[in-house]
Amino acid sequence: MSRIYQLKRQPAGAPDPASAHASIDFAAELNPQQFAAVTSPPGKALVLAGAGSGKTRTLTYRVAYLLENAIAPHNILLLTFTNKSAREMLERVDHLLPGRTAGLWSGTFHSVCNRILRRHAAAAGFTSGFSILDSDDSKSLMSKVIKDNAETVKQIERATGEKFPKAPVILSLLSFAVNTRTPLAKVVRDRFSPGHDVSEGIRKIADQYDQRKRDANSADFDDLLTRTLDLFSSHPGILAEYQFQFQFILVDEYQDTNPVQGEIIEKLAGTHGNVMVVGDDAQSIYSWRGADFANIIGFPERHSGTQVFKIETNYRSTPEILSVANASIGLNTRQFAKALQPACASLQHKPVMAALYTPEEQAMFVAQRMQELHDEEGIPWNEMAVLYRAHFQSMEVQLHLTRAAIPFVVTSGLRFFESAHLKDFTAYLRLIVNPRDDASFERIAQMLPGIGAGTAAKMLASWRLSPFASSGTLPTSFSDLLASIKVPARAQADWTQLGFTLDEFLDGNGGIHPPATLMRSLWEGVYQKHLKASFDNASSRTEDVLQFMAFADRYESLQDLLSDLSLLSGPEAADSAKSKDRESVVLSTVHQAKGLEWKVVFIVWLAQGMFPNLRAVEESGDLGLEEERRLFYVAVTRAREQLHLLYPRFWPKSYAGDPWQQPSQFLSEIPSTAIDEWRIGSGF
DNA sequence: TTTATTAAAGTTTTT
DNA sequence: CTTTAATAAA
Repeated sequence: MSRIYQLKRQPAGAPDPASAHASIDFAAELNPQQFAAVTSPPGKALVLAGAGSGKTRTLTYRVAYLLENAIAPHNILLLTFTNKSAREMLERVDHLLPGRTAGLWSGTFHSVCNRILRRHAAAAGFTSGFSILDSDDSKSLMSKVIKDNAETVKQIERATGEKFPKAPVILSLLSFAVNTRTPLAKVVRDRFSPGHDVSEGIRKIADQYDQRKRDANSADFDDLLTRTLDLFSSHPGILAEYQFQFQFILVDEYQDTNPVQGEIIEKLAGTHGNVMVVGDDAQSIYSWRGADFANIIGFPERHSGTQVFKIETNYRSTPEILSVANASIGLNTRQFAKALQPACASLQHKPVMAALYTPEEQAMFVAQRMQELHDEEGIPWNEMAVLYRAHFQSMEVQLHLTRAAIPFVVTSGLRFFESAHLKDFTAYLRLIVNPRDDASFERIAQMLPGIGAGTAAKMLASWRLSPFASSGTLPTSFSDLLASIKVPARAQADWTQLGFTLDEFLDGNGGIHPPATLMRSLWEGVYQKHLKASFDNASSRTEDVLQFMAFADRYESLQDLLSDLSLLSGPEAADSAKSKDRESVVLSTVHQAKGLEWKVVFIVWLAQGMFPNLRAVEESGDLGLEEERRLFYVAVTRAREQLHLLYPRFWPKSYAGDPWQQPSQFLSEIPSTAIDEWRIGSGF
């Protein structure tokens, strides 16, 4: 039985905000509402911060305030929505208090859980090199399980007369059930098939999927959270360790946390209850991922003694932009009443609304207008953004910006390393760290000529018997290990070569070389050849791999590199991997634009059915519509000075249904006095 | 195992 | 209409 011995520490109780030794003048640098939140005494606190009200500022000053009051950095846990925002916040704290943030834990729920699981891997039922499955990996594993259960599937299809759901559908049902802590059967009934009960079949497949993840020493995104919770329940001593360590917990974007994440906070704060959650119910846009903004609304009821702080001055947008935002969000029925006050002066122009003829013309409008704003008003490219509901809506804009030679970056749907070639390349690395990673082994095998799924599975069977795969001890020679696995004659030469390349990984002291060295061996020994042989656009892919290798240079641990690859989201990874020094216009989904701001914003495709998205509304009715409206609210409040609301009247590519587009109801809901309507003449 | 042919489905957001 | 998935043949 382990025992936690509590050191007597300085009471963290309400320190004097005006204490003489403080080097930051909190009262002068914050408005009274922010100041109250920043200097609040320990305990439960809910900070309701409207869009552009200095939410990040409040949080960073709160961290600085804790540090100023002798709280050690390692006693603070800062949970954020993206790793990028965690990094930015720490940079800002570091600016206030140079060199004082070392040892502070911060990041997304997923990355913090990952960190905990790696430290206590054995207790959590892993080895510390466990692999993280991204959505592609999960999907292919799930497809395999479904294939294994072909009989059951056929039976169910016969009984119900309907198609059995495919892997992505099952995964999303499963994920929703897990994240909301709802029984799978109920989720299946509510969200998939009201007519027939297929939940038993899905349950069976889900269980096998879970087992195969465990066999492969792998975790999907949801596992990172749930298995951390499992670890906490099965090992109270470990939980106590972290409860003791994290004396102060701060949570950003609380409106988008789901029940599992809520449980993690609750567990960690169990003994001391020093939790400050910050969020805005009007910006809750992740309900499809299990987030429920009832969480934020009900926080005070769930935790007696919660202090509530409201921060309602908007420092970002002009009054004209704000009045559009307020008019729209005001139509939602489920929300906290709030009054967002503009602090910025009017610039005497209203947001612009324009109907263009086609998506092409919409894109031309964006490009032309951007060029004008850049040339005539001197607005730099990186102060302009195009926002849209779905990635495909950026296609025409990309085309016309390219044509106009306007530099831009797209926050694509794909993570940087989710492209096939980078996944191929990392499969070798993953297998070294986690020899039980079946998917990586099969991927490697199938890159060899003449080897498909069947042969790969046979090879996997003998791989599993090797001491490396079963015990995890590095072999003294990879070439010997590979030689013991039979391959078809066609693949023999490449297989032998791979063995030699892997031998170069070993540093001769029972360990492996740093990631950068491994990757160079791999690239020169194996992958360069494969890439040239199997992709027609090999040169741009080569570019990616080289960029990736440069990115990996800064890592000393292969494991850390691989974790970061899985957990850093698209734009963050791209930021670090690609050069971002060039000044560019940003193209982004509204979701990914959360927390960002620009001087000039264009929202495109504001057509009924597109934004609000038809499916979102069909799926969850009024609730869905209100979430779409919150999304629109987020989009509008990204703009500081100029806002353009656009939609195409006619969509020639619409193959089903009516190509004529109606303006989004979000446009009709705005009082006409609040906007300038531009009528577009085409210059042809 | 790979490639060719045909049929079907697709139009959301992401750690 | 375009892209992807399933199926058949080489």
